[in-house]
Amino acid sequence: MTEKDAFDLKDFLPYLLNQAAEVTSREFQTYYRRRYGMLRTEWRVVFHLGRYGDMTATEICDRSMTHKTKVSRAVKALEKKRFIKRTVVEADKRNETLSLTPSGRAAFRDLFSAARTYDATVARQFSAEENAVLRACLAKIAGA
Amino acid sequence: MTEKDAFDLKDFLPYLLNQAAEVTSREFQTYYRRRYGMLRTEWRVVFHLGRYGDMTATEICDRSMTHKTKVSRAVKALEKKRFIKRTVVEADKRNETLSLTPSGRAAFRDLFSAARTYDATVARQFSAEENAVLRACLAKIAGA
DNA sequence: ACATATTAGTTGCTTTTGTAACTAACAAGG
DNA sequence: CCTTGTTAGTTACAAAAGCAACTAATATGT
Repeated sequence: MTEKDAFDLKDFLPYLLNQAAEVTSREFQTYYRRRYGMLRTEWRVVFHLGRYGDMTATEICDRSMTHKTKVSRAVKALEKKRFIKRTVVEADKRNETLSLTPSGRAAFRDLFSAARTYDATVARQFSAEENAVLRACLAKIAGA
Repeated sequence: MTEKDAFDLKDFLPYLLNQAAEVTSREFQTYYRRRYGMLRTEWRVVFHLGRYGDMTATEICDRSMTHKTKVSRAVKALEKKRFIKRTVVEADKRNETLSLTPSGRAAFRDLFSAARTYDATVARQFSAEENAVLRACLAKIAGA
């Protein structure tokens, strides 16, 4: 077997990334899913509103690189669960501003802190340098 | 804003991992999808058989941490496309050995080399050390 | 030998995602 | 104004994934 043939699935970045993403997503999911009945996109929407303030669905799409149908459905579900409310923008009635309700804000605070804790748990496995390299590489790949 | 509040979605590992995984998967997908009409799990099955030799569906499940229904459906689809064939194991008729057909083997060779090339393309963005750290971290996260 | 448990793999049903077509509101050029 | 184009967001339909119940073959304890 030549050196070239020693290429394994575990050497293949798309595979590695998917496996790692799946593990962490599955683990963190239990927070927003079990406790608030949220889906991943719903949690992302709540995160954006809680972290950056009121904004429209399109802004969330742009910032989180999520497709608008996913956000549209997440918004609908969050509205039904009374975590967010919408307000049509009078100046341009195509837009609607999304904002967290009090219970949405409470969920955000809880999940935000859970996210920080979970992130720290994963990060604890690595040195500061490793963490920096890992995150920089991921951001670069994701950004491309 | 305190230091604690400076936690961003882009600082959250599950999010970063998902974004990075999505970008690379989407890019590499075009190979197996456009050229062979395969789905991701089908490509993984082909990879396993081509890289490690004949094995059963359960072995593929174990090695690739994939659920058996996904593999079952991938096997069915690959069989219909004549990329693999199954042989019931006489010693234990619950098992069936999967193996590539000649056209399956040809597809594997092509995709294997495309995978190596694509991986190198992503890796080229980083130094040798960065690559080593990235892959080691991902493997550790995925393994946990 | 026989009831019970396990293992391999499949199927049916539900949930989630992707894609494309659609509505409604606005913008811009003539 | 009025046609044409664009933008925000929704919806309908199809593809894919997840989960649980199922069949068939084998193993195990009594």
